[in-house]
Amino acid sequence: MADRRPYRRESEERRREDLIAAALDLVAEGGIPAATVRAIADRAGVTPGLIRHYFTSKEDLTRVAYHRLMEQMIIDSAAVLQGGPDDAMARLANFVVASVSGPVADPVAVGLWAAFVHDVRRDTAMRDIHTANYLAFRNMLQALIAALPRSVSDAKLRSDAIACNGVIDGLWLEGSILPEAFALGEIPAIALTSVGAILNVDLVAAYQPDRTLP
Amino acid sequence: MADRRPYRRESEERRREDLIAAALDLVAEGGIPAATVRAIADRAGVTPGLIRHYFTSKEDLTRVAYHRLMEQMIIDSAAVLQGGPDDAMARLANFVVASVSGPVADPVAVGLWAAFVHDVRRDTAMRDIHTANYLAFRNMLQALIAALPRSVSDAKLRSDAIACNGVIDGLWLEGSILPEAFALGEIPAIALTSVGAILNVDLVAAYQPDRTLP
DNA sequence: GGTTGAATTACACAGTCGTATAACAAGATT
DNA sequence: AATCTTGTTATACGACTGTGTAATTCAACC
Repeated sequence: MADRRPYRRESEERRREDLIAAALDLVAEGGIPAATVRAIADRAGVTPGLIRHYFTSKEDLTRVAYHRLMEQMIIDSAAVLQGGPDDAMARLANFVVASVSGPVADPVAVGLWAAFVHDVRRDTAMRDIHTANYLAFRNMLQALIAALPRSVSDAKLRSDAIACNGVIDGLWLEGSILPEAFALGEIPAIALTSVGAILNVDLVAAYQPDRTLP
Repeated sequence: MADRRPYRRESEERRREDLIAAALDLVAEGGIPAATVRAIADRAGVTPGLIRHYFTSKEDLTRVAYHRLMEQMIIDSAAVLQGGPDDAMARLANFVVASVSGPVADPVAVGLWAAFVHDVRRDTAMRDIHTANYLAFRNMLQALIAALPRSVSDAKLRSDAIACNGVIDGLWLEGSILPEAFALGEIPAIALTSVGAILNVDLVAAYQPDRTLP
């Protein structure tokens, strides 16, 4: 008889985390079709059966993985705000640049995000996850816009946030899918200019790159 | 013996067209995984083997289908320009609105588009198709911007086109994925305002909805 | 109106899919 | 050190995947 594969018992959290990471890895590399239970288990260093021990179904794992992905993207965008300048204009400018630069703007991240779009439209639970995270991002942006030294109505503030979010998303998308179609730094520069034009402020001048990094 | 399924011989063009349409249909409904050779054949009213008679592989069919999809989206956007007003501002305004409204901005179309993003990143042939169509759209937009009564440098023209394309793409995306998150007509209005702000022209005033329709 | 060529169907094949269930073994408890 | 719990592996199952090949039948041609 062939001997059984040796194994270590791990905490539930650790195992779930590993499986989620493996699933996202595979989706990024080969799209949804590549994330099979066997491939995921293999990547996570376990056997396929274990997935059903931590997730009620593959669909369940998919939802959790998507949630994790969205969560991480927001965290990455927000990270630039911590320890940055106090000036409202500078904060917005830094946020805009961060949202269309790495690690947020990354071919892998976009591929990952796109892979789930269909499920978002089809599955209610997935759509709820998407809506919550989309609004979280937009509200973060809206708060930064509201802090600017200008006075506008609430309705205008909402429109501005949607518009700026649109530019950012669009540039994020194009810059990530076709990075070779743009010069280095071109997308962030355009993002600053156009968001500034929409809000009628000079964001280019306000931009203060992080000087604590080399 | 069970009798053989009766069939009609069709032109090559017709059969290829039917198979492409069936494939896109299925991807729209159930994502890439749903577009199996059997499902496609069934939807097109033929047997699976026929697919391999018209396409060298399933991958081949996928590429052709993606090409067709992109082609159609550009045609839909450009359609608004024909028979429209002569005024450059009005033409641009109409184009912008059309690009973020139906049938271009449609949940199904976005799901379809997103389903192919991963392949675009991975497959050279797919990326070529994407690049060509992305640039075709952007150049169309750039030509409309260039016709405006204002004088800017070529570099600025390029930046403006990328920025406007970004807003349009971003709003197209958000409005299509989460249509219920926006009021009726909100996205087109925001698109006109923000593209106008970027180009420093009043597009809202210039917008002339098609009066030949009810 | 047979004959012929090609469009179409039918079938087979080896893999892979997600899932269900039973056997095992690692580590805590006693 | 013996026992118990349960995390983990192993294996089986039916359905489905893309593809290759042979058999058929339509429609055009002479």
